[in-house]
Amino acid sequence: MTDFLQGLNPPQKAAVEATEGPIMVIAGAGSGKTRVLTMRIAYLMANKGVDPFNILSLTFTNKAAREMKERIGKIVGPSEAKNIWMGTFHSVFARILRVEGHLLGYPSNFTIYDAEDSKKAINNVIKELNLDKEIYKTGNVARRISAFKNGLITPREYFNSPDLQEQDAAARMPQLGDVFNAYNEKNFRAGAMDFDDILLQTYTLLRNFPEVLAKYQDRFRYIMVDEYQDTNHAQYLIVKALANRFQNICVVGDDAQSIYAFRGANIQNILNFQRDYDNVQVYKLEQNYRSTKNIVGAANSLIAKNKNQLPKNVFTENDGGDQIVVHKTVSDSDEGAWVARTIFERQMNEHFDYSDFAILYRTNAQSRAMEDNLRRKNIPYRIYGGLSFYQRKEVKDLLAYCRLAINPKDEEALRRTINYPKRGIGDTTVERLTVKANQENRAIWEILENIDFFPDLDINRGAINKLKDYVTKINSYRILAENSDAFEVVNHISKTSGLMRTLGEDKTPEGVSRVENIEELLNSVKEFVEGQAEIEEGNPKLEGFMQDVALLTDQDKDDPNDRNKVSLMTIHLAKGLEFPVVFIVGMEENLFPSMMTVNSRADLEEERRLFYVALTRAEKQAYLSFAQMRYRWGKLVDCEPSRFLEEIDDKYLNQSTPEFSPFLSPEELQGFRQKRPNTAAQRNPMAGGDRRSARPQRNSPRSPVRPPAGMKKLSDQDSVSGNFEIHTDLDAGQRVKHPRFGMGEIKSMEGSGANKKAIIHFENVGEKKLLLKFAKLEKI
DNA sequence: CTAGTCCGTGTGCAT
DNA sequence: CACGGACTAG
Repeated sequence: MTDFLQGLNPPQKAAVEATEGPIMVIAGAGSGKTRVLTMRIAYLMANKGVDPFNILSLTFTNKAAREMKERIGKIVGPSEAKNIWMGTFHSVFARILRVEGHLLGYPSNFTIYDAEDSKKAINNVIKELNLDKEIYKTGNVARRISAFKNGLITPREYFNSPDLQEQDAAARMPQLGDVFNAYNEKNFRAGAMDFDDILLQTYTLLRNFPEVLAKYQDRFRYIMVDEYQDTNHAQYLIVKALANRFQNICVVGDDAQSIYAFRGANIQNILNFQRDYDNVQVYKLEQNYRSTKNIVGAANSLIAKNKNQLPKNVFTENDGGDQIVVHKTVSDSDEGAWVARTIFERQMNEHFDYSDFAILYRTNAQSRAMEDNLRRKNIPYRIYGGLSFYQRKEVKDLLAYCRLAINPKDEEALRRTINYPKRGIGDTTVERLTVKANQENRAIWEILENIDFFPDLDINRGAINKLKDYVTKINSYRILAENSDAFEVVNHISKTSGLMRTLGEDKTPEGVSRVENIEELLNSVKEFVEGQAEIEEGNPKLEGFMQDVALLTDQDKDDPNDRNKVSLMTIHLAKGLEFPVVFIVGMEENLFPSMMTVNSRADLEEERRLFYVALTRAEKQAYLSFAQMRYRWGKLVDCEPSRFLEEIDDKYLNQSTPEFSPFLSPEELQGFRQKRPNTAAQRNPMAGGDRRSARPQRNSPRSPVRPPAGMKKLSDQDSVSGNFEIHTDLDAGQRVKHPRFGMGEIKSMEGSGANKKAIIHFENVGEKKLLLKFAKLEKI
């Protein structure tokens, strides 16, 4: 029964067959990691007779879990595969909390707040505590609270930590602890958990209730964690606790692809795994099956710039492939046009499908220029992420009613719906209810239900009646939800809440699309109900549908209409995916690497890993592009090429951009010459070292892209301008220093004027031909 | 209490 | 630019 293991290479096979004890699999990009995980689970079941109920497999997305189950099902049978505990940390532990959460005082129907709900709740707390919102900025406070929770710091620990309190006092937020505490209490009263609570409360549950811990330790005899490099402290401890009894824990990951530090992931978890567990067996998957030699080589040369990493040697036996194309454009829309044109041409001239292409970017805002141009060329595309379907206002509005039908104490859902569609319940009324709820230490809903018992509320009779109508309506939804299937309920709500009517009045294209979104939601509820009917103990009730709707993402919806489309997504979302042709756009300073990361080595290394992830998505061809100008914050700003372009070894690159001519017109040359004296600040005294302070000011064409020999004309649009030094006084024999290549000696000179090049022998990297216009040389 | 309008501020990735 | 919040007039 092991024939399914054929086709695995030796380390892959070894990792599959090592079933007992702590195991770490370091899996380079494209090294068949998912395959190993899948086979390992199948092997456990088919060869070791392990019961699927005893296997816990934590994946990074629900989609990955689904696909793995499908593949395992093909080997061991689908009904068996269904019983594996497999999913994201959040979905698996939310499921456990539904069962066990009562021990912590949570109802089984607790609501999961998404990021938007959390922010609004925090905002409300800041208002209720009368704090200055200019100082207590919602985003900052939310980030801080999230970091506490991911580090398992509760308000109690916070108030016991002078350090943390001092940090916040220094940030002029001495009451941050109060906000933190009030936010937690508010959510608890509302029967709500935010994303971070799912992990924090799971941890608390396992810590405080040894019998519960024992139960799950006994259940999860074999544990697998994918993307271990992206686990945070809470996840780390939960896994450790669960694995403690049997110690059959297998973590899979790649430290080079750790890109979620910003949400609390701790790369040390993977770096320290061998210290954390006894007798760890380590397997390294280093052969890349995905990409060409060029792409693998380029990615390796890039990631070598990072200091903090586990040693490994990713290689491939695939073809060399084409060089990575580096392309400069005038503007962001130009960049979009170029990408669209390139996709169109390659799709026409070669055998590519549209689904073979992906456009990856650092920020969601960049998708727009791409979309516009793809649409213009009638190229079908699909955008992932951004404002996901479930985050759209109209969808959330309808879901808010559904949430109340399940858990009417859900405060954010109540605030969303209490006066939308308009029913004459204004801010003042809600404000008074809030104050009363806080006084009584109750959810707003509980005040509403008993409104006659609070005559001191000072709400006029008209408003009271409207509130009562609202309560009646929600209660009727709740009763319906108990007795009918999800589709009936949601359909009824959409019609009777007034939502559909309100949306229908808007005849603009946006309004029409909102109605369509509601219809799409209804469709997916219908699908859910039908799907549940096929499952043995399926639950077609609204409760079942709402269970983890907050944890769903766009990726989890598989739309057959989305076949053969170009994929657009952020690099973060592209993790784990692969495409024959990948465009990485916006390769510019302050964009990629992001402006907020350039001041710390750790952040910059994470950006570099992010670029590494982006590059290694490509199977056959990667394109890198950057624009000279780009709209940001509604303004046109000048851009300069990303430092990352320089960090890839030249030999893997093809700087083909015709507009990107190094040659200057006489006028431009004159301009440069006149600015010559301004050099001291320009030249980098820390050559080769830490780049952060060495980053030239805007317009300084510290071009990473040395022009290939034989480049000819100067394009009119090429508006290189700036102030940097051209050494006109160099000659053979001169000792020079280059910021990247280090010390060297000029062997000979070539060309003249702006075209003047020096052939330099560098001590460390050998001979290079550098164009003086671009090379930042320092005479020694 | 609603609806209409102006202002200002930010946008970094996301379960 | 584009959204949310604040302000103002009915």
